[in-house]
Amino acid sequence: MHIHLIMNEASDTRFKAMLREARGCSCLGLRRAGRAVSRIYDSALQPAGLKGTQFSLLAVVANLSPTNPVEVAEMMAMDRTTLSRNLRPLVAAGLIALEPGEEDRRRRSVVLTAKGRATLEKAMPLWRQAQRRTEEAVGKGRMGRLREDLDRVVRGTGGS
Amino acid sequence: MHIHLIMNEASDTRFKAMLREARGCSCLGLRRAGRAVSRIYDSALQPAGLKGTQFSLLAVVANLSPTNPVEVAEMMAMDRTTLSRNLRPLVAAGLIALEPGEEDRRRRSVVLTAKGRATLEKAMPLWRQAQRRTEEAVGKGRMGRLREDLDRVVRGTGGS
DNA sequence: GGCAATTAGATGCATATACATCTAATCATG
DNA sequence: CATGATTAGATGTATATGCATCTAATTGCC
Repeated sequence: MHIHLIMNEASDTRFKAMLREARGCSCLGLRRAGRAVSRIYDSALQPAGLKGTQFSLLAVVANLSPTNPVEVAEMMAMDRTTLSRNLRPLVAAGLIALEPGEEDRRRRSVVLTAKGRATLEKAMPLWRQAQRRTEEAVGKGRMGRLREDLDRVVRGTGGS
Repeated sequence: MHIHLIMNEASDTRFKAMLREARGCSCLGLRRAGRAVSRIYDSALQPAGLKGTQFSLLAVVANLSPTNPVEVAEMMAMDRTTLSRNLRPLVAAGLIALEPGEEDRRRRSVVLTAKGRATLEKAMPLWRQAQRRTEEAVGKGRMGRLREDLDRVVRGTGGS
């Protein structure tokens, strides 16, 4: 019994050390910060009817338009099946058009509509506000460095 | 018509500058890196039957146990309604137990079960593997700095 | 003590995320 | 040129995420 107790205490000490180690989880760090910041963007972009991810998705499509889902998914480091569903509300809202592919009939054409462009232009000042608030929260200088590190993470992990 | 064309070109130039600006979106940077890294952790933790977020949630509960949902949600920078649902699969799997609160009957008690502790211990080597892979992808030195910046984001934005 | 304000939790709803899997189209190779 | 392998997209399933809202419990204030 005495030995059993000692063993439990030793086991507990190891377990607690383990939990301390787990606190440094990179995945948690990224997800947690992502949640906190996403709330800022979602809230700021609400008058434009967009969530943060939708704004970025729209901007990426605008950059590449006309393009195809695979290219967009790569740019977003997003699974192609996730993109498939994330396009839905934007297509339903008429901001993006999906057309059958011409050359390769597997690849659909993804294009920004006039309404999509107008929405982006309307959303831009709201986005700038969220961007500024985030920058101020983390510290002006640090945000640029953080952004570089984040991009390095995506490149280093192979993106998708 | 000539003037109209010129105006469109000027408008396009502004629009393109706008899109360039939007590429620096902090929200996109965080979400994109979060997606890429989450895939690594989800895949590595699969033999333990956990996703990355579930591992962290379990570890946070283990750290605080016995605790309550509000405390856990704050630690995760997660909305309390999101936590409510994220606890479900862990409770269903018997890793976490939810009991009615004693002192304040609004606050439920969240405790790590023996099975939950065993699962955490089993998952730990898998988690270390994912953590190591991520560190190598971004560069050893940079990961510590990145993690500090991410925590500063959470603190600076008020967490939840 | 009694009632308004607050807090904790759950749920309806909509979107976000990815894996496994299915179909259609294209490619590669014999 | 025929056929097996690959690629693109969609869908089933499960989890993740947060807002609006509802109920129950507690707190604050008179």
